[in-house]
Amino acid sequence: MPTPKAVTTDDASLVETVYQQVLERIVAGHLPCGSVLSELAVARELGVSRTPVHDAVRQLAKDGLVAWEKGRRARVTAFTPDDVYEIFEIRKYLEGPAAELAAGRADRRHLVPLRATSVVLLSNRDDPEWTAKWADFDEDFHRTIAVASGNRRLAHEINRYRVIHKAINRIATDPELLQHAMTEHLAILDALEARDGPLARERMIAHITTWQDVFMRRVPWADQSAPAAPPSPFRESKSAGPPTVRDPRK
Amino acid sequence: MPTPKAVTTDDASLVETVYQQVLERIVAGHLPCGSVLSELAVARELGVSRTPVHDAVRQLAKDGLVAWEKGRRARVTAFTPDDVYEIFEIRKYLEGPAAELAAGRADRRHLVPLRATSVVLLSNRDDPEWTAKWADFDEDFHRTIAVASGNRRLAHEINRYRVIHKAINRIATDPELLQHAMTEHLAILDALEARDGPLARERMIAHITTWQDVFMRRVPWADQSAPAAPPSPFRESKSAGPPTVRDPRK
DNA sequence: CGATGGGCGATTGCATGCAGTAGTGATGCA
DNA sequence: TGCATCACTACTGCATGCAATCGCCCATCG
Repeated sequence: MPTPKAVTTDDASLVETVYQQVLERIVAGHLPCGSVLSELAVARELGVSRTPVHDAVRQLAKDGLVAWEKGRRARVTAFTPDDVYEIFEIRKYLEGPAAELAAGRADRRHLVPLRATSVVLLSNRDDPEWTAKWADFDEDFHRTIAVASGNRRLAHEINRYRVIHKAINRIATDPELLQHAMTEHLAILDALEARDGPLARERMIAHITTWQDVFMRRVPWADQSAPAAPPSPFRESKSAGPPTVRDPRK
Repeated sequence: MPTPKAVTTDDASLVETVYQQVLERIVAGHLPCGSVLSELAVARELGVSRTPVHDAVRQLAKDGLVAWEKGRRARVTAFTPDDVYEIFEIRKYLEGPAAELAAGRADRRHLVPLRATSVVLLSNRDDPEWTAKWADFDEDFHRTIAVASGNRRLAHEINRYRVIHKAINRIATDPELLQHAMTEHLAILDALEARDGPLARERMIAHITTWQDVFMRRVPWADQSAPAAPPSPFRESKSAGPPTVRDPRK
Protein backbone atom coordinates (compact mmCIF):
# COMPACT_ATOMS: atom_id res chain seq x y z
CA MET A 1 0.00 0.00 0.00
CA PRO A 2 2.21 2.85 -1.17
CA THR A 3 -0.30 5.58 -0.52
CA PRO A 4 -1.57 5.56 3.06
CA LYS A 5 -5.18 6.04 3.77
CA ALA A 6 -4.75 9.75 4.29
CA VAL A 7 -5.27 10.39 7.97
CA THR A 8 -6.81 13.78 7.42
CA THR A 9 -7.21 16.24 4.61
CA ASP A 10 -3.55 16.95 5.01
CA ASP A 11 -2.39 20.47 4.47
CA ALA A 12 0.67 20.19 6.67
CA SER A 13 3.33 17.55 6.97
CA LEU A 14 2.54 14.06 8.08
CA VAL A 15 4.69 14.49 11.13
CA GLU A 16 2.59 17.42 12.26
CA THR A 17 -0.58 15.49 11.62
CA VAL A 18 0.60 12.50 13.58
CA TYR A 19 1.78 14.78 16.36
CA GLN A 20 -1.64 16.34 16.65
CA GLN A 21 -3.40 12.99 16.44
CA VAL A 22 -1.33 11.39 19.16
CA LEU A 23 -1.59 14.51 21.30
CA GLU A 24 -5.34 14.42 20.93
CA ARG A 25 -5.42 10.80 21.93
CA ILE A 26 -3.38 11.49 25.01
CA VAL A 27 -5.51 14.44 26.01
CA ALA A 28 -8.71 12.53 25.32
CA GLY A 29 -7.66 9.72 27.60
CA HIS A 30 -7.06 7.05 25.01
CA LEU A 31 -3.41 6.23 25.41
CA PRO A 32 -3.71 6.48 29.18
CA CYS A 33 -0.85 7.78 31.26
CA GLY A 34 1.90 5.24 31.69
CA SER A 35 0.91 3.15 28.71
CA VAL A 36 3.61 2.26 26.27
CA LEU A 37 3.50 4.19 23.05
CA SER A 38 4.30 1.80 20.27
CA GLU A 39 5.43 3.57 17.16
CA LEU A 40 4.41 0.61 15.09
CA ALA A 41 0.95 0.50 16.58
CA VAL A 42 0.41 4.20 16.05
CA ALA A 43 1.72 3.96 12.53
CA ARG A 44 -0.63 1.11 11.75
CA GLU A 45 -3.58 2.85 13.33
CA LEU A 46 -2.96 6.08 11.44
CA GLY A 47 -2.03 4.29 8.25
CA VAL A 48 1.37 5.89 7.90
CA SER A 49 4.87 4.57 8.07
CA ARG A 50 6.95 4.51 11.20
CA THR A 51 9.12 7.45 10.23
CA PRO A 52 6.70 10.33 10.83
CA VAL A 53 5.44 8.61 13.95
CA HIS A 54 8.98 8.39 15.21
CA ASP A 55 9.45 12.10 14.63
CA ALA A 56 6.18 12.97 16.26
CA VAL A 57 6.97 10.91 19.33
CA ARG A 58 10.27 12.68 19.69
CA GLN A 59 8.45 15.99 19.52
CA LEU A 60 6.06 14.84 22.21
CA ALA A 61 9.00 13.78 24.30
CA LYS A 62 10.43 17.28 23.96
CA ASP A 63 7.12 18.60 25.20
CA GLY A 64 7.30 16.29 28.19
CA LEU A 65 4.19 14.37 27.26
CA VAL A 66 6.10 11.23 26.47
CA ALA A 67 8.86 9.72 28.54
CA TRP A 68 11.65 7.57 27.21
CA GLU A 69 12.24 4.46 29.20
CA LYS A 70 15.74 3.25 29.87
CA GLY A 71 15.52 0.96 26.89
CA ARG A 72 14.16 2.67 23.87
CA ARG A 73 10.52 2.36 24.65
CA ALA A 74 8.34 5.41 24.99
CA ARG A 75 5.54 5.73 27.49
CA VAL A 76 2.88 8.34 27.86
CA THR A 77 4.04 10.45 30.75
CA ALA A 78 2.40 9.61 34.03
CA PHE A 79 2.41 12.85 35.93
CA THR A 80 3.24 12.59 39.59
CA PRO A 81 1.80 15.01 42.13
CA ASP A 82 5.17 16.70 42.10
CA ASP A 83 4.92 17.12 38.35
CA VAL A 84 1.49 18.66 38.61
CA TYR A 85 2.59 21.01 41.35
CA GLU A 86 5.62 22.10 39.36
CA ILE A 87 3.64 22.60 36.19
CA PHE A 88 1.21 24.93 37.89
CA GLU A 89 4.04 26.82 39.55
CA ILE A 90 5.64 27.44 36.19
CA ARG A 91 2.33 28.49 34.74
CA LYS A 92 2.18 31.16 37.43
CA TYR A 93 5.70 32.31 36.63
CA LEU A 94 4.79 32.62 32.97
CA GLU A 95 1.17 33.70 32.93
CA GLY A 96 1.47 36.13 35.82
CA PRO A 97 3.89 38.40 33.99
CA ALA A 98 1.96 37.82 30.78
CA ALA A 99 -1.17 39.20 32.39
CA GLU A 100 0.75 42.18 33.69
CA LEU A 101 2.18 42.88 30.27
CA ALA A 102 -1.18 42.37 28.64
CA ALA A 103 -2.69 44.98 30.94
CA GLY A 104 -0.20 47.50 29.73
CA ARG A 105 -0.63 46.76 26.06
CA ALA A 106 -4.30 45.90 26.36
CA ASP A 107 -6.03 46.08 23.04
CA ARG A 108 -9.80 46.27 22.73
CA ARG A 109 -9.63 43.81 19.89
CA HIS A 110 -8.34 41.28 22.34
CA LEU A 111 -10.49 42.00 25.33
CA VAL A 112 -13.89 42.70 23.84
CA PRO A 113 -14.42 39.25 22.32
CA LEU A 114 -13.39 37.63 25.55
CA ARG A 115 -15.90 39.55 27.60
CA ALA A 116 -18.60 39.00 25.02
CA THR A 117 -18.04 35.29 25.03
CA SER A 118 -17.98 35.16 28.77
CA VAL A 119 -21.28 37.01 28.97
CA VAL A 120 -22.87 34.58 26.56
CA LEU A 121 -21.43 31.70 28.49
CA LEU A 122 -22.78 32.99 31.80
CA SER A 123 -26.29 33.45 30.46
CA ASN A 124 -26.65 30.05 28.77
CA ARG A 125 -25.71 28.12 31.82
CA ASP A 126 -27.98 25.18 31.01
CA ASP A 127 -26.57 24.60 27.57
CA PRO A 128 -25.92 20.86 27.24
CA GLU A 129 -22.52 21.59 25.77
CA TRP A 130 -21.74 24.20 28.35
CA THR A 131 -18.73 22.36 29.71
CA ALA A 132 -17.18 22.00 26.29
CA LYS A 133 -17.81 25.62 25.53
CA TRP A 134 -16.31 26.57 28.84
CA ALA A 135 -13.20 24.62 28.01
CA ASP A 136 -12.95 26.41 24.68
CA PHE A 137 -13.34 29.73 26.37
CA ASP A 138 -10.76 28.89 28.98
CA GLU A 139 -8.36 27.95 26.21
CA ASP A 140 -9.10 31.14 24.35
CA PHE A 141 -8.84 33.25 27.47
CA HIS A 142 -5.38 32.15 28.46
CA ARG A 143 -4.10 32.11 24.92
CA THR A 144 -5.37 35.60 24.20
CA ILE A 145 -3.71 37.04 27.26
CA ALA A 146 -0.50 35.27 26.38
CA VAL A 147 -0.55 36.74 22.89
CA ALA A 148 -1.58 40.15 24.20
CA SER A 149 1.53 40.19 26.34
CA GLY A 150 3.38 41.09 23.17
CA ASN A 151 6.16 38.65 24.00
CA ARG A 152 5.79 35.99 21.35
CA ARG A 153 8.17 33.58 22.93
CA LEU A 154 6.42 33.94 26.24
CA ALA A 155 3.15 33.16 24.50
CA HIS A 156 4.78 30.17 22.95
CA GLU A 157 5.96 28.85 26.30
CA ILE A 158 2.61 29.43 27.90
CA ASN A 159 1.01 27.49 25.11
CA ARG A 160 3.40 24.62 25.68
CA TYR A 161 2.26 24.40 29.25
CA ARG A 162 -1.36 24.70 28.28
CA VAL A 163 -0.88 21.58 26.21
CA ILE A 164 0.55 19.75 29.18
CA HIS A 165 -2.25 21.13 31.29
CA LYS A 166 -4.80 19.67 28.95
CA ALA A 167 -3.12 16.30 29.25
CA ILE A 168 -3.67 16.21 33.00
CA ASN A 169 -7.02 17.92 33.06
CA ARG A 170 -9.61 15.22 33.31
CA ILE A 171 -11.54 16.50 36.26
CA ALA A 172 -12.81 19.85 35.11
CA THR A 173 -16.43 18.84 35.03
CA ASP A 174 -17.68 20.18 38.34
CA PRO A 175 -20.03 23.01 37.27
CA GLU A 176 -19.49 24.88 40.48
CA LEU A 177 -15.78 24.82 39.93
CA LEU A 178 -16.07 26.06 36.38
CA GLN A 179 -18.41 28.76 37.59
CA HIS A 180 -15.87 29.88 40.11
CA ALA A 181 -13.17 29.89 37.47
CA MET A 182 -15.38 32.06 35.30
CA THR A 183 -15.66 34.54 38.14
CA GLU A 184 -11.91 34.68 38.34
CA HIS A 185 -11.66 35.10 34.59
CA LEU A 186 -13.95 38.08 34.77
CA ALA A 187 -11.96 39.56 37.61
CA ILE A 188 -8.84 39.28 35.51
CA LEU A 189 -10.63 40.88 32.59
CA ASP A 190 -11.65 43.74 34.84
CA ALA A 191 -8.07 44.32 35.79
CA LEU A 192 -6.94 44.15 32.19
CA GLU A 193 -9.55 46.63 31.07
CA ALA A 194 -8.57 48.92 33.89
CA ARG A 195 -4.99 48.52 32.69
CA ASP A 196 -3.96 47.61 36.18
CA GLY A 197 -0.97 45.41 35.54
CA PRO A 198 -0.05 44.35 39.06
CA LEU A 199 -3.67 43.55 39.82
CA ALA A 200 -4.04 41.50 36.68
CA ARG A 201 -0.91 39.64 37.55
CA GLU A 202 -2.03 39.00 41.08
CA ARG A 203 -5.42 37.76 39.97
CA MET A 204 -3.97 35.53 37.29
CA ILE A 205 -1.68 33.93 39.80
CA ALA A 206 -4.57 33.49 42.22
CA HIS A 207 -6.61 31.93 39.44
CA ILE A 208 -3.93 29.41 38.60
CA THR A 209 -3.40 28.70 42.26
CA THR A 210 -7.07 27.86 42.57
CA TRP A 211 -6.71 25.16 39.97
CA GLN A 212 -3.46 24.00 41.41
CA ASP A 213 -5.17 23.43 44.72
CA VAL A 214 -8.02 21.60 43.06
CA PHE A 215 -5.67 19.30 41.22
CA MET A 216 -3.47 18.71 44.21
CA ARG A 217 -6.46 17.91 46.43
CA ARG A 218 -8.41 15.64 44.14
CA VAL A 219 -5.32 13.70 43.25
CA PRO A 220 -6.94 11.88 40.35
CA TRP A 221 -3.70 10.13 39.51
CA ALA A 222 -3.65 8.24 42.78
CA ASP A 223 -6.42 5.85 41.84
CA GLN A 224 -5.37 5.59 38.21
CA SER A 225 -4.38 2.34 36.62
CA ALA A 226 -0.70 3.09 36.97
CA PRO A 227 0.75 0.56 39.37
CA ALA A 228 3.31 2.11 41.65
CA ALA A 229 6.23 4.01 40.12
CA PRO A 230 4.89 5.89 37.14
CA PRO A 231 7.49 7.20 34.78
CA SER A 232 8.04 10.84 34.12
CA PRO A 233 10.62 12.86 32.34
CA PHE A 234 12.81 15.28 34.26
CA ARG A 235 12.84 12.68 36.99
CA GLU A 236 15.84 10.54 36.52
CA SER A 237 18.06 13.48 35.65
CA LYS A 238 19.35 14.41 39.05
CA SER A 239 20.21 11.87 41.65
CA ALA A 240 20.24 14.61 44.23
CA GLY A 241 17.53 15.56 46.66
CA PRO A 242 15.10 12.95 47.89
CA PRO A 243 11.58 13.09 46.41
CA THR A 244 10.13 14.40 49.60
CA VAL A 245 6.49 15.23 49.76
CA ARG A 246 6.23 18.80 48.66
CA ASP A 247 4.91 21.51 50.91
CA PRO A 248 1.52 22.69 49.62
CA ARG A 249 2.64 26.22 48.94
CA LYS A 250 5.52 28.47 49.70
CA MET B 1 30.34 1.85 4.47
CA PRO B 2 27.89 0.20 6.80
CA THR B 3 29.55 1.42 9.95
CA PRO B 4 29.97 5.20 10.04
CA LYS B 5 33.19 6.67 11.24
CA ALA B 6 31.90 6.93 14.77
CA VAL B 7 31.52 10.60 15.49
CA THR B 8 32.41 10.24 19.13
CA THR B 9 32.88 7.46 21.61
CA ASP B 10 29.15 7.06 21.53
CA ASP B 11 27.40 6.08 24.65
CA ALA B 12 24.06 7.61 23.72
CA SER B 13 22.00 7.50 20.59
CA LEU B 14 23.22 8.91 17.34
CA VAL B 15 20.43 11.44 17.34
CA GLU B 16 21.62 12.81 20.64
CA THR B 17 25.18 12.93 19.42
CA VAL B 18 24.23 14.76 16.27
CA TYR B 19 22.07 17.12 18.27
CA GLN B 20 24.98 18.03 20.50
CA GLN B 21 27.36 18.34 17.59
CA VAL B 22 25.12 20.67 15.63
CA LEU B 23 24.31 22.64 18.74
CA GLU B 24 27.97 23.05 19.42
CA ARG B 25 28.58 24.22 15.90
CA ILE B 26 25.84 26.78 16.19
CA VAL B 27 27.09 28.06 19.52
CA ALA B 28 30.67 28.12 18.31
CA GLY B 29 29.75 30.26 15.36
CA HIS B 30 30.24 27.79 12.59
CA LEU B 31 26.85 27.43 11.05
CA PRO B 32 26.30 31.17 11.37
CA CYS B 33 22.86 32.56 12.07
CA GLY B 34 20.67 32.55 9.03
CA SER B 35 22.64 29.94 7.16
CA VAL B 36 20.73 27.05 5.72
CA LEU B 37 21.15 23.84 7.62
CA SER B 38 21.43 21.07 5.09
CA GLU B 39 20.63 17.71 6.58
CA LEU B 40 22.61 16.03 3.89
CA ALA B 41 25.66 18.20 4.48
CA VAL B 42 25.55 17.63 8.21
CA ALA B 43 25.08 13.92 7.67
CA ARG B 44 28.04 13.77 5.35
CA GLU B 45 30.20 15.82 7.67
CA LEU B 46 29.39 13.70 10.68
CA GLY B 47 29.52 10.50 8.74
CA VAL B 48 26.02 9.35 9.57
CA SER B 49 22.90 8.88 7.55
CA ARG B 50 20.25 11.52 7.10
CA THR B 51 17.79 10.00 9.53
CA PRO B 52 19.41 10.90 12.85
CA VAL B 53 20.31 14.31 11.48
CA HIS B 54 16.70 14.85 10.53
CA ASP B 55 15.61 14.00 14.07
CA ALA B 56 18.26 16.21 15.59
CA VAL B 57 17.26 19.16 13.44
CA ARG B 58 13.66 18.76 14.50
CA GLN B 59 14.77 18.80 18.10
CA LEU B 60 16.74 21.97 17.49
CA ALA B 61 13.68 23.46 15.86
CA LYS B 62 11.69 22.67 18.99
CA ASP B 63 14.34 24.49 20.97
CA GLY B 64 13.99 27.48 18.69
CA LEU B 65 17.55 27.30 17.45
CA VAL B 66 16.51 26.30 13.98
CA ALA B 67 13.72 27.83 11.93
CA TRP B 68 11.79 26.08 9.21
CA GLU B 69 11.46 28.06 6.07
CA LYS B 70 8.31 28.11 4.08
CA GLY B 71 9.56 25.33 1.90
CA ARG B 72 11.10 22.55 3.84
CA ARG B 73 14.46 24.05 4.35
CA ALA B 74 15.86 24.68 7.79
CA ARG B 75 17.93 27.67 8.71
CA VAL B 76 19.88 28.44 11.82
CA THR B 77 17.76 30.92 13.67
CA ALA B 78 18.82 34.49 13.21
CA PHE B 79 17.76 36.19 16.40
CA THR B 80 16.28 39.61 15.98
CA PRO B 81 16.61 42.27 18.66
CA ASP B 82 13.03 41.47 19.60
CA ASP B 83 13.98 37.85 20.05
CA VAL B 84 16.88 38.71 22.27
CA TYR B 85 14.77 41.04 24.36
CA GLU B 86 12.08 38.43 24.76
CA ILE B 87 14.52 35.71 25.67
CA PHE B 88 16.02 37.76 28.45
CA GLU B 89 12.58 38.71 29.71
CA ILE B 90 11.63 35.08 29.97
CA ARG B 91 14.87 34.29 31.69
CA LYS B 92 13.90 36.83 34.34
CA TYR B 93 10.48 35.27 34.73
CA LEU B 94 12.05 31.86 35.22
CA GLU B 95 15.29 32.53 37.04
CA GLY B 96 13.89 35.19 39.35
CA PRO B 97 11.50 32.79 41.05
CA ALA B 98 14.14 30.06 40.88
CA ALA B 99 16.51 32.24 42.89
CA GLU B 100 13.80 32.98 45.41
CA LEU B 101 12.98 29.30 45.79
CA ALA B 102 16.65 28.42 46.00
CA ALA B 103 17.07 30.87 48.86
CA GLY B 104 14.40 29.06 50.79
CA ARG B 105 15.76 25.59 50.18
CA ALA B 106 19.38 26.66 50.10
CA ASP B 107 21.69 23.78 50.65
CA ARG B 108 25.33 24.22 51.65
CA ARG B 109 26.25 21.50 49.18
CA HIS B 110 25.03 23.77 46.44
CA LEU B 111 26.32 27.11 47.62
CA VAL B 112 29.72 26.30 49.04
CA PRO B 113 31.27 25.07 45.76
CA LEU B 114 29.95 28.12 43.97
CA ARG B 115 31.51 30.53 46.37
CA ALA B 116 34.73 28.58 46.41
CA THR B 117 34.97 28.65 42.64
CA SER B 118 34.17 32.32 42.52
CA VAL B 119 36.89 33.11 45.03
CA VAL B 120 39.42 31.17 42.98
CA LEU B 121 38.22 32.92 39.87
CA LEU B 122 38.56 36.35 41.41
CA SER B 123 42.12 35.73 42.59
CA ASN B 124 43.51 34.31 39.33
CA ARG B 125 42.36 37.21 37.26
CA ASP B 126 45.33 36.99 34.88
CA ASP B 127 44.83 33.36 34.00
CA PRO B 128 45.04 33.10 30.20
CA GLU B 129 41.94 30.94 30.21
CA TRP B 130 40.12 33.18 32.59
CA THR B 131 37.34 33.98 30.14
CA ALA B 132 36.65 30.33 29.47
CA LYS B 133 36.66 29.56 33.14
CA TRP B 134 34.35 32.42 33.77
CA ALA B 135 31.94 31.07 31.20
CA ASP B 136 32.05 27.67 32.88
CA PHE B 137 31.37 29.26 36.22
CA ASP B 138 28.52 31.31 34.85
CA GLU B 139 27.01 28.17 33.42
CA ASP B 140 27.43 26.36 36.70
CA PHE B 141 26.11 29.25 38.71
CA HIS B 142 22.82 29.57 36.91
CA ARG B 143 22.34 25.83 36.60
CA THR B 144 22.99 25.25 40.26
CA ILE B 145 20.46 27.83 41.33
CA ALA B 146 17.94 26.38 38.90
CA VAL B 147 18.40 22.93 40.37
CA ALA B 148 18.42 24.25 43.90
CA SER B 149 15.00 25.70 43.30
CA GLY B 150 13.69 22.20 43.77
CA ASN B 151 11.38 22.55 40.80
CA ARG B 152 12.85 20.14 38.30
CA ARG B 153 10.73 21.31 35.42
CA LEU B 154 11.63 24.90 36.15
CA ALA B 155 15.28 23.90 36.08
CA HIS B 156 14.68 22.20 32.79
CA GLU B 157 13.11 25.28 31.25
CA ILE B 158 15.86 27.51 32.55
CA ASN B 159 18.36 25.20 30.98
CA ARG B 160 16.55 25.39 27.67
CA TYR B 161 16.94 29.14 27.69
CA ARG B 162 20.55 28.90 28.75
CA VAL B 163 21.14 26.93 25.58
CA ILE B 164 19.54 29.62 23.51
CA HIS B 165 21.49 32.20 25.44
CA LYS B 166 24.72 30.49 24.52
CA ALA B 167 23.72 30.61 20.89
CA ILE B 168 23.48 34.38 20.93
CA ASN B 169 26.34 35.05 23.30
CA ARG B 170 29.34 35.95 21.22
CA ILE B 171 30.29 39.17 22.90
CA ALA B 172 31.04 38.15 26.42
CA THR B 173 34.72 38.86 26.22
CA ASP B 174 34.95 42.28 27.80
CA PRO B 175 36.83 41.59 31.04
CA GLU B 176 35.27 44.54 32.77
CA LEU B 177 31.85 43.24 31.94
CA LEU B 178 32.62 39.78 33.21
CA GLN B 179 34.05 41.32 36.32
CA HIS B 180 30.84 43.21 36.91
CA ALA B 181 28.83 40.07 36.35
CA MET B 182 30.94 38.31 38.91
CA THR B 183 30.11 41.02 41.40
CA GLU B 184 26.45 40.44 40.76
CA HIS B 185 26.91 36.72 41.12
CA LEU B 186 28.47 37.23 44.52
CA ALA B 187 25.66 39.53 45.54
CA ILE B 188 23.17 36.84 44.60
CA LEU B 189 25.16 34.28 46.53
CA ASP B 190 25.08 36.56 49.55
CA ALA B 191 21.31 36.74 49.38
CA LEU B 192 21.04 32.99 48.96
CA GLU B 193 23.26 32.32 51.94
CA ALA B 194 21.25 34.79 53.97
CA ARG B 195 18.16 32.88 52.85
CA ASP B 196 16.62 36.12 51.71
CA GLY B 197 14.34 34.96 48.91
CA PRO B 198 12.97 38.28 47.70
CA LEU B 199 16.42 39.82 47.67
CA ALA B 200 17.87 36.90 45.76
CA ARG B 201 15.08 37.20 43.29
CA GLU B 202 15.56 40.90 42.88
CA ARG B 203 19.29 40.57 42.40
CA MET B 204 18.92 37.76 39.93
CA ILE B 205 16.52 39.81 37.86
CA ALA B 206 18.87 42.79 38.03
CA HIS B 207 21.72 40.56 36.95
CA ILE B 208 19.86 39.29 33.93
CA THR B 209 18.74 42.80 33.12
CA THR B 210 22.34 43.90 33.06
CA TRP B 211 23.11 41.40 30.35
CA GLN B 212 19.93 42.20 28.54
CA ASP B 213 20.99 45.80 28.35
CA VAL B 214 24.44 44.86 27.15
CA PHE B 215 23.04 42.69 24.41
CA MET B 216 20.46 45.20 23.36
CA ARG B 217 23.01 47.98 23.22
CA ARG B 218 25.83 46.28 21.42
CA VAL B 219 23.47 44.84 18.86
CA PRO B 220 26.00 42.43 17.45
CA TRP B 221 23.44 40.97 15.06
CA ALA B 222 23.14 44.21 13.13
CA ASP B 223 26.50 43.91 11.44
CA GLN B 224 26.31 40.17 10.99
CA SER B 225 26.36 38.53 7.62
CA ALA B 226 22.60 38.12 7.54
CA PRO B 227 21.29 40.32 4.73
CA ALA B 228 18.05 42.00 5.71
CA ALA B 229 15.15 39.89 6.89
CA PRO B 230 16.63 37.17 9.06
CA PRO B 231 14.29 34.29 9.77
CA SER B 232 13.22 33.37 13.23
CA PRO B 233 10.68 31.00 14.64
CA PHE B 234 7.73 32.35 16.58
CA ARG B 235 7.69 35.14 14.06
CA GLU B 236 5.36 34.16 11.28
CA SER B 237 2.82 32.71 13.67
CA LYS B 238 0.75 35.80 14.33
CA SER B 239 -0.09 38.28 11.67
CA ALA B 240 -1.12 40.75 14.35
CA GLY B 241 0.87 43.59 15.81
CA PRO B 242 3.54 45.33 13.78
CA PRO B 243 7.13 44.58 14.74
CA THR B 244 7.55 47.94 16.33
CA VAL B 245 10.78 48.82 17.97
CA ARG B 246 10.42 47.64 21.49
CA ASP B 247 10.58 49.97 24.47
CA PRO B 248 13.82 49.35 26.40
CA ARG B 249 12.11 48.14 29.51
CA LYS B 250 8.69 48.02 31.10
C1' DC C 1 7.59 -23.14 45.24
C1' DG C 2 10.35 -19.20 44.00
C1' DA C 3 14.22 -17.32 41.51
C1' DT C 4 17.30 -17.06 37.68
C1' DG C 5 18.95 -17.81 33.05
C1' DG C 6 18.24 -18.69 28.16
C1' DG C 7 15.58 -18.36 23.95
C1' DC C 8 12.24 -16.11 21.12
C1' DG C 9 9.39 -12.44 19.51
C1' DA C 10 8.64 -7.72 19.01
C1' DT C 11 10.16 -3.20 18.37
C1' DT C 12 13.21 0.37 17.71
C1' DG C 13 17.48 2.81 15.68
C1' DC C 14 19.72 3.70 11.64
C1' DA C 15 20.46 3.33 6.52
C1' DT C 16 18.70 3.81 2.14
C1' DG C 17 15.32 4.17 -1.90
C1' DC C 18 11.90 6.81 -4.26
C1' DA C 19 9.26 10.62 -5.45
C1' DG C 20 7.84 15.45 -5.14
C1' DT C 21 9.16 20.08 -4.84
C1' DA C 22 11.71 24.18 -4.26
C1' DG C 23 15.70 26.63 -5.66
C1' DT C 24 18.84 27.93 -9.30
C1' DG C 25 20.83 28.83 -13.43
C1' DA C 26 20.43 29.39 -18.26
C1' DT C 27 18.07 30.92 -22.20
C1' DG C 28 14.88 33.42 -24.96
C1' DC C 29 12.04 37.42 -25.64
C1' DA C 30 10.71 42.26 -25.08
C1' DT D 1 20.14 44.80 -21.55
C1' DG D 2 16.68 43.38 -18.25
C1' DC D 3 13.11 40.28 -17.05
C1' DA D 4 10.42 36.25 -17.30
C1' DT D 5 10.06 31.46 -18.21
C1' DC D 6 11.71 26.84 -18.22
C1' DA D 7 14.43 22.98 -17.27
C1' DC D 8 17.64 20.88 -14.25
C1' DT D 9 19.59 19.79 -9.92
C1' DA D 10 19.63 18.97 -5.29
C1' DC D 11 17.39 18.26 -1.15
C1' DT D 12 13.82 16.96 1.82
C1' DG D 13 9.63 13.98 3.25
C1' DC D 14 8.08 9.54 3.62
C1' DA D 15 8.47 4.40 3.11
C1' DT D 16 10.91 0.41 3.95
C1' DG D 17 14.93 -2.92 4.94
C1' DC D 18 18.23 -4.68 8.14
C1' DA D 19 20.41 -5.48 12.27
C1' DA D 20 20.67 -4.88 17.24
C1' DT D 21 18.48 -4.70 21.47
C1' DC D 22 15.09 -5.24 24.89
C1' DG D 23 11.25 -7.41 27.08
C1' DC D 24 8.84 -11.38 28.05
C1' DC D 25 7.98 -16.19 28.79
C1' DC D 26 9.20 -20.62 29.91
C1' DA D 27 12.15 -24.01 31.61
C1' DT D 28 15.33 -25.48 34.82
C1' DC D 29 17.65 -25.25 39.14
C1' DG D 30 18.13 -24.20 44.12
